[in-house]
Formats: sequence, structure tokens, C-alpha cells
Amino acid sequence: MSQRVDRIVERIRAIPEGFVRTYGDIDPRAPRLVGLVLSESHDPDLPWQRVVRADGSLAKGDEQRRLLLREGVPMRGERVDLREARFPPEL
DNA sequence: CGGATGACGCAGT
DNA sequence: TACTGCGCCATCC
Repeated sequence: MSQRVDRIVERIRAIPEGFVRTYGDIDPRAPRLVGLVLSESHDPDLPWQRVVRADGSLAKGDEQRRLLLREGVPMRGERVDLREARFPPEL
């Protein structure tokens, strides 16, 4: 796989429990690729539920919502409260 | 070598 | 807030 994909996987792995990051935080130039990687990966150690859209909405609906609530991620309705739960993007 | 396609982002309306 | 259009990058055809 490309090193770009490796970087994406690394960054997803690095998201701590109770926090989330957006597709754009993980790869600003290719957010859609982030989604593709997640959809293809079957790795149980990849915390896929911690990757959300830029507005806090969830790509995987209810299941994702349950998992996030279970690890204490603050929600506002159907979306994650990013002001509280966003893990800082690297500069 | 185009063209379409995704767990998307952003600006404009 | 919702919807639209266009940009983005690796892949697949």
C-alpha cells in the first residue's frame, strides 16, 4: 500500500478512547481516501468509530453512536460535540 | 489514458 | 440548518 494510506492508518490508531478526529484532520487532501481505507479494513484494532465528519455527524449511524457514547464521547443529538471531543489535529 | 466513484470538506445560497 | 457544486486522491474499468 502507499505510504499515504499507512499514514492514515497510523493516525486513526493514535486517536485515544473518548475522543474523535474528522476525516479531514487525518488527511486534509484526501478525506475520501480515509473513508475508503476504513471501509476496506477489517482490522479489529482500528478504532473506526472515532472518525467522524467535519460537522460531527456520523457515517455509520446508530452503531457508531452507541460505541462512542459507551466510551464517553459527548454528543449533541445525532452529532459529536467536536468542541469537547475533538482530538487536536497535528500542525 | 480518460471517467467514475467513495464512511469527505468547504464555500455559497 | 439543508442542499448544491466543485475539489480532492487512490483505485478500478
